[in-house]
Amino acid sequence: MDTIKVLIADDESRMRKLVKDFLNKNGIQVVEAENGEQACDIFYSQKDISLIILDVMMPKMDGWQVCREIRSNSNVPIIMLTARGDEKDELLGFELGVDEYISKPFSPKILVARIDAILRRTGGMGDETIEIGGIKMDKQAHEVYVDGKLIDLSLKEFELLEFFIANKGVALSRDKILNNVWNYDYFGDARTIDTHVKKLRSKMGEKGDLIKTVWGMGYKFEA
Amino acid sequence: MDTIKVLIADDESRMRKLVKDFLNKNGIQVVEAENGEQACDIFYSQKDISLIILDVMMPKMDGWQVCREIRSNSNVPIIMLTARGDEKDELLGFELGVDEYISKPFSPKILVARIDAILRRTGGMGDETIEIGGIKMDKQAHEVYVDGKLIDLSLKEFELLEFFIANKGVALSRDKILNNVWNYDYFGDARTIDTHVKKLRSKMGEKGDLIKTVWGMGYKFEA
DNA sequence: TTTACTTTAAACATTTTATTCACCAGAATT
DNA sequence: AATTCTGGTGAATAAAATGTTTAAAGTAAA
Repeated sequence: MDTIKVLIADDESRMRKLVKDFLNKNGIQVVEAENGEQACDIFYSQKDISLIILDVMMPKMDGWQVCREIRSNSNVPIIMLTARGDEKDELLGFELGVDEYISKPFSPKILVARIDAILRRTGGMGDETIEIGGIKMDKQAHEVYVDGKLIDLSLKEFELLEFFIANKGVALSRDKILNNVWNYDYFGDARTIDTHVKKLRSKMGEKGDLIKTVWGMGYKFEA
Repeated sequence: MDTIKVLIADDESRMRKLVKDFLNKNGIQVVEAENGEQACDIFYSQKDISLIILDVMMPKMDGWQVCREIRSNSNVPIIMLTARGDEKDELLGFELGVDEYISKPFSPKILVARIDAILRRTGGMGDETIEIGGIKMDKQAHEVYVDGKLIDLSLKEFELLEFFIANKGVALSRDKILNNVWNYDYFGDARTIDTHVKKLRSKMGEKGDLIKTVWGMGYKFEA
């Protein structure tokens, strides 16, 4: 994970500063918007926003409007900030594709934890290029190079490798892999993973060894 | 916080689905059981359940029975779902070690909030790195280092050492070890443990001495 | 529809791990 | 000291998990 850029949209400058300072401390870059319209502008002009934090109550466009607008063009993760205890709002939010919901007042620690969780589960920050241990993965082009040579991967193989790389050094159970790479409602054979791992390994040539078997557990990517 | 896995036990599939869908949206993995017996089975066979949600009314074993059974072997957080307003039940529940009590009907939001709160206060799900007496155990990577040197452990050996370390300074009977490291339905020879202890000790080299024999009793890990 | 490809599943081979057992050594008991 | 337990050990066996191959089922493109 490289630098992450987060857009915070809130009309209260105090709140923006609070969030910004804390995120900065955690190595996260922050861009500010003081109303909904500005938030949209910034998001569309800067192409590398990894995540958006939206206050519900804002001038010009409120959080819901911004959310709807951006969702029609992008799947960027969105966190909504709201006053405590409005459940019907929350349901509306999930329908609109809000990823997380944090009610004010919140602790900055929670915010960072949620951001981390979201970025991890949405596979990092989307469109970027990662290079690790001789493996270069260009997510935009959907291409993978091993030692500079392009290899041809199927979709599942690509996603699997992507998940491995995102969790490098972590032993992953088959269940965990299924739940993250496959849809959560997939109830097929976990051994299917083995087949994909085998093909991935062979397509990766020597570098296939980077995918280790963790006996009785699952697999692990190690560079 | 890594991925959290929650077990939901309820005989109504509608209820299970409701909870599952909502938790999934919040990045929480869900495993379902449709009666008490199955809940126990799943909990003991899957070793990484972070929290259990039990309906009181279930076929085979009701929520109280499941709670009692699991509490005799584990401190996993338990949330009990019950019909509104039965106070005497609630008292019983806390005696049995129930962590939270939610009466139906409840809002999904409440459920997630309670889960978050419980996991936060019980210190999450223990995916961490522990270092003690020259033994470093990285649970994420599933690796163990002795005096800085990586040693290769089998799954059982790893789990056994994990249990020893978690109970450092406590003399553990073979029965207790079996009940915690092995599946609850294991009825084999308790001497099996001796074999694993032997291999563990030898793989740990000098540091094998940290696993003491408590004569007529069992074993004890002491740093 | 045909074709090419991907994904999944099933069957079998191989490897690794878990368990049992027999035997020995040392501790506790008499 | 003799006897009886209890734990240590190493080899044999059983069980479990993974690797590999092949084929069927599913998809998307031509």
